[in-house]
Amino acid sequence: MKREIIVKKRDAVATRAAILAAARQRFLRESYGSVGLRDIAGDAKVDVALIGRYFGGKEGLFREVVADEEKPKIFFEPKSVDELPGFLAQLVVQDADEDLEKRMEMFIIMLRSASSPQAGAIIREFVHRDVLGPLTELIGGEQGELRANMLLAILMGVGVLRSIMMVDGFADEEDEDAVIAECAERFRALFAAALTC
Amino acid sequence: MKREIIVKKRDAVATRAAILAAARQRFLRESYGSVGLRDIAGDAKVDVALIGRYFGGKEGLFREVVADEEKPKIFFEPKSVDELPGFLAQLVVQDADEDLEKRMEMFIIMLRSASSPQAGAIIREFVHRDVLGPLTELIGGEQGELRANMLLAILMGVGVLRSIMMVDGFADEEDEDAVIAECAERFRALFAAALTC
DNA sequence: CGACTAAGTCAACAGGTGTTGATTTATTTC
DNA sequence: GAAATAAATCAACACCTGTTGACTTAGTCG
Repeated sequence: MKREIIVKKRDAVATRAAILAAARQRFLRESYGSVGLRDIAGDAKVDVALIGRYFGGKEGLFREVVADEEKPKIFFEPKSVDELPGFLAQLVVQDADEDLEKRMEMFIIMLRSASSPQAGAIIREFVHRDVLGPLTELIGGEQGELRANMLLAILMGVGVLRSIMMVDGFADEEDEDAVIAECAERFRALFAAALTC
Repeated sequence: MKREIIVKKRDAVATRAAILAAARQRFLRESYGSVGLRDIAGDAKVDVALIGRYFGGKEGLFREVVADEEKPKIFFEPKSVDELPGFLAQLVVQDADEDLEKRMEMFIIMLRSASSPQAGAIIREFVHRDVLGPLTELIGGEQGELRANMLLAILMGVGVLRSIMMVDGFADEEDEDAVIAECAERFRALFAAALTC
């Protein structure tokens, strides 16, 4: 007489994944210092001690959140400089598809926790190695680094305004497709401008 | 036989100012949550309890740091849209004069603590009322709000990259004046581009 | 000088933090 | 079914946080 409902089977990889997912959602909305391990454990319906067991500690958990398995291929989809403005504009626009939305979330997570000493080190390492480096290489040329910085600055600035400062002026009407498309086009132009200095 | 050295005279306004200055420096380098009142008190060479006495608590202290007396006139110096790109470019460039540097610091402070629940509310209020509002009004027109957001996004993005993510690609050589001037010119062009969509 | 007030100090609180070890429970393996 | 192993729990640990009240000292004024 087994009860198959409610009872949670013991599955290491499942609970590990649950913790990771809960942590991701928390770090998406608050900063590293503000998020407590007990909050995460509560969301994941799991005992706090398991976090230490599975991730070694808070820092290890955060590192794993940032080092999402599908992270490396996030920003390098565009293979040529010409595709870059359009791609970044898509990334920025609010109502993008789910996949792009998830990529933008990575930026938000980094932005929120970049000022906490421990998390900051992890984030800086990631930004330099996996974002800025490849981007600079893709753009190339003597001004490649400066231009890559400009692009990333716009990207991050939009992220800050929209998700952290709660500024909603990028799609101020109801989500009419026409408005969004126009907004995207303007951002495309802005990114293109940054690339041609 | 008075000793004039070492002995600290009791001066309420002086110690208040010392606490405020120490807090400003701390909040400039770490997030609201990371900064401890005991750290601030230590820097100011003052007992922790005085913070509660003079500012009511941590939140009150932070509010006073953000609401610096010379804050309101920070971002509205340009009287016409034409001056805007040049002014913002100056603000962004690393080696600006001391006054401009201080204005940029305000952005950094806000950026670092925007994700802490309590500090976030204070910051959002300030951004909407004292920065975005006047900026939108100055730009004017139907696209005023979107353009103001774009400008602010670039400004904040640069702040994030340079002071929080520790990216130094904006003035990558030694601080040659020529390089800085060129960098400033490029940013001026970028801001101008954002204004003309 | 002596009283009064403002400024600064001290110590402790109640609550929350991440972390650790021992313990219990469930699942698998022989 | 019994033994072994992995998974999850519990309780407590030091430590640090912001805050508060009682206390002591310095400066001022009559």
